[in-house]
Amino acid sequence: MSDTGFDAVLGAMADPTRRALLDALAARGQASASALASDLPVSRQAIVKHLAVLEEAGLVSSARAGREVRYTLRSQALDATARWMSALAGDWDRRLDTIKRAAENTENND
Amino acid sequence: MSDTGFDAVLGAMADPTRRALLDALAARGQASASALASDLPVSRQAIVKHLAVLEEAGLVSSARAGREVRYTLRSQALDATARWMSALAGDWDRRLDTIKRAAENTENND
DNA sequence: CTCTTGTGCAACTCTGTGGTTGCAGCTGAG
DNA sequence: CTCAGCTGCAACCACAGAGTTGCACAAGAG
Repeated sequence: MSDTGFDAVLGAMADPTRRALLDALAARGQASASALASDLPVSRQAIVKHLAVLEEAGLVSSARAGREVRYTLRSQALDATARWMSALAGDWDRRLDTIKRAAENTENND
Repeated sequence: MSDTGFDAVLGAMADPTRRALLDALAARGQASASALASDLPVSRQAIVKHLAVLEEAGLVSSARAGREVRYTLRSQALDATARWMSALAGDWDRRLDTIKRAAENTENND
């Protein structure tokens, strides 16, 4: 229940460079690893690795275009994770509320 | 804009042990580090470190109760991050749409 | 055909950090 | 007062992964 790929998204989003990469990709809309490498202060190889992680998490998708590989953002995984987090937050509230009531009851009923 | 503590939340949530810890805390509603240590297969010290990270991210709060420290879940930071992610997903969609239209225009207008 | 450019693979370094153990210091319980 | 339990600090180990460099290969441009 707590693992339909959300952990992959979380792990991917946790890295600053990766978020910057997503930003750069959002700005370009579509770009190759080499192009993105010129936006960030890291080597092309590092970019490639990050893109692999992001693709694994479903945050980007790749498509070969001639001799280069174009990467595109995929919002669905991000959106799904957002919903999951929101639901989790709600769950916490619910549980805490339940426990708080129980505590008050015990306190009163003892 | 992309950094009001969201990165801290992301970083905190990215760790499996930390998520398990949050789960355990959700189940208990409130617990000390020692108590939580009995729920997870790691030492108390590891728990303490994780709790520190979680507190730094605003996901839990601590309160001294006599000789022990009680930790409680804080849903707001999680919820805020969820909203941020959702907004980001929307932003991606918007940008991609814009770029796609531009591309079609160029294609048509050339 | 040749040159250029982008990709893919592999080996390697090094910092961050998750995890451990040990010990000292408080503080409530008896 | 004394004991037990929980916290806090510090040193230390080990692995993951972020980043690099180097080279070989594929494919459009001239």
